[in-house]
Amino acid sequence: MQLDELNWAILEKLQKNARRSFSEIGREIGLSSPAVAERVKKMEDAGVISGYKTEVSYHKTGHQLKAIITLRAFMGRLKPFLEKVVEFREVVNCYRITGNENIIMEVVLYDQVHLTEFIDRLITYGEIKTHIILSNVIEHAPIKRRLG
Amino acid sequence: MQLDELNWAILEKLQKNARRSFSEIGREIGLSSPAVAERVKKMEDAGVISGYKTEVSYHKTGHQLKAIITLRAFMGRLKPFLEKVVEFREVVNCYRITGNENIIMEVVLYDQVHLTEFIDRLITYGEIKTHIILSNVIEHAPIKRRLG
DNA sequence: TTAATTTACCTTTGATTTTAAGGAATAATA
DNA sequence: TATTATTCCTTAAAATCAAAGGTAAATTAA
Repeated sequence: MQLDELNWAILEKLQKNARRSFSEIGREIGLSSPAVAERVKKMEDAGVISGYKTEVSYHKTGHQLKAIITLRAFMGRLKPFLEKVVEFREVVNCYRITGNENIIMEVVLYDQVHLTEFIDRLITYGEIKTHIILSNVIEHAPIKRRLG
Repeated sequence: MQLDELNWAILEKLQKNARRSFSEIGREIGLSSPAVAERVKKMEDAGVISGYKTEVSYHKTGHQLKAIITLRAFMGRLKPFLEKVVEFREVVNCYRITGNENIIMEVVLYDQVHLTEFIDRLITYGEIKTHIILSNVIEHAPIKRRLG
């Protein structure tokens, strides 16, 4: 579907705060709330908007560690991994990627004991590399419209 | 702050859909809507809930590529990078990490020309590695309570 | 132990928002 | 040109939210 200036304005506001009301957004961009609601509905139906998510601070839930883990799967072990990974409660993101590694994951862990235990579960599937996340430079920035 | 069963139930629902109404959530977990609102407010104030984000399909916005790029900064180039990266519209996530690389980024790009142009902007800061994302195995899964 | 305080939740109420319907103006299509 | 779609409006009903005041249970202090 085509995204005009108004749709981009709506997307920008909703990406920053998914709970903004349609009335408030409408007031800011010069539309009535039903008009905003209709546009949002269409973007949902078209798959432009794929969901609304609440960000939870892993640190405040008692998780001390967040890590990026890559996996280079052993011969014939990628498929078993893909079936199993959906059960891993620690994994918040998991992508298949090109390059030397097949998989990259973002995981949330209670402590180093937990990390160790999690790594032990992974090493049967392939060679892994672990990177502890030290800080967020940019967190969930909105997707932006092309300039010009 | 302490997260009891009810708070976890609220978090679980809001992580899946940030636009659920307090009334609906309340009905499902056996609380009134003001009670849910009060709990959510407290979790916001305590920083447990750090934001509400709308997920936009990069593919539907005309972006053909999503990639993971790591950066191993040259001597004295990390700080300049950290100051500059916030201006890069392509970057949706950026973390400082331990290990051989200093930075890992998630970027959204229009096409391979765009990717090339973006890499050219990065290589002044350090050595980079690019991994194209082929598919999502797990996308923004909720943070879960410890079992037991 | 009792008294005071805090906490969590309730109900009620008024303001706001959402949702649905019907209609007008504009743009696109036949 | 006539028809059809699209976009947005207004209106009104239904739902939700936000604020206030009150209750009961748990916690803390005396």
